[in-house]
Amino acid sequence: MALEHAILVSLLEKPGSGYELARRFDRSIGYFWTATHQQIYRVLKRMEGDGWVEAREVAQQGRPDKKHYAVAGPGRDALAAWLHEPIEPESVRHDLAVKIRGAAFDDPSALMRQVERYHQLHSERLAHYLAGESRDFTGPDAPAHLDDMQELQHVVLRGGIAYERMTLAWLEDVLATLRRIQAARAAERPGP
Amino acid sequence: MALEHAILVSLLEKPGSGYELARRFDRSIGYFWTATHQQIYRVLKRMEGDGWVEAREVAQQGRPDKKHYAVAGPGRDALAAWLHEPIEPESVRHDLAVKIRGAAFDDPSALMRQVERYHQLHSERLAHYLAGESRDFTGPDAPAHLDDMQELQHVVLRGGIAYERMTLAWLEDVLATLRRIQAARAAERPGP
DNA sequence: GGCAGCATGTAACCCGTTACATGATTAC
DNA sequence: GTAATCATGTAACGGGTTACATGCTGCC
Repeated sequence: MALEHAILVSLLEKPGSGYELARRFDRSIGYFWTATHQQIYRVLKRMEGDGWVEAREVAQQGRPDKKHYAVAGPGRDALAAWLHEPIEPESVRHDLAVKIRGAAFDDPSALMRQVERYHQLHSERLAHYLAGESRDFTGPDAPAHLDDMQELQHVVLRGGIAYERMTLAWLEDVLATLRRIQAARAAERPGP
Repeated sequence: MALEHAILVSLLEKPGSGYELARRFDRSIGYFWTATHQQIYRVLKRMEGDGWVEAREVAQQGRPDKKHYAVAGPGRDALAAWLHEPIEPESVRHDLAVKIRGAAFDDPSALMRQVERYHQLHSERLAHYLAGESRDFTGPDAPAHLDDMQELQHVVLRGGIAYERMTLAWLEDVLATLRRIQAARAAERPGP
């Protein structure tokens, strides 16, 4: 229920078209808020109707026209009001945890392969985050002084990095546990 | 789209009524999968129609009758099939990250109070997890030998503990960052 | 000739959330 | 008496997901 607010933040950081927003939701913002272009267009239209954003049609050569959106006064107010609301504990849906507990009632080896693949995906994501951190915030090509916006983007990215590191360590714990269970079952099966 | 599977796992761990399931989704399973009683009753009815679970009416004295559910063969098969499917990267929705980046366009002090409260909530959750771990798995009253089901429950709980510790450390980082920004703004406002 | 990228949309479906409803017992 | 717990549901709404649709440009 905060796609509107995610869009407001993104448009405040940098105004742009629905298409551009959709691409950002595949990248930077997408790391902590996913949305498809269908959702974005739908919500953007409603936000325009509510006066939260203002659209300006931009003709382009060699490309279709686009609508360039920027946040309007009421949108800024709505964002401020939302920022002052209490942060609710998020409702989690963690497939993997369900699968792990489900492994007690199935052969663990299939799950182990999935966990290994998942570990690989998260290593890649961590590498991607670290590359982004170096490029934008800490590396030699990063700006010497960061403004507030960049400082806050950086602390969010640090959260993503901490999350990936924690996840990788836990996945190794999970794999070791599954391996132990598998070995114990194998030892029981053929007799002593 | 895996509430069915979460219910299957929970019923395999221990059969019970819809009401009992709803209560588990407030506690142990609820730490990684939330569901309300309305959802559970709706899905349970569908699962019964599909032959995944079997219900047995139980008359009780002094309490309303209840339907006692247990997983049937097709349900076990459905769970096994799901466990063999690849683990998809989860689609995240992290309000707090959006709010933090939004703080660049607002006074950070209101958000700081929210983050402090949020930190408090997570400390409590961590304490709760640690108490549960001691009670069920590592403490003097825990069973000396854990079966597969308990081992897997434990590794999932360790994941929750790692997540809370990581979150607490990050929230402190967030607070420090917001404080720095606030101080810098205050220093600019009244002049040198 | 075909595929990827730019750009915007409609329609249908399912799931999750919220509100409402009932009725009995036990504890304060 | 009144609040909490046990126990099961219906109904309405809104948001997210998936599929479908269009059309032009630039590259291999």
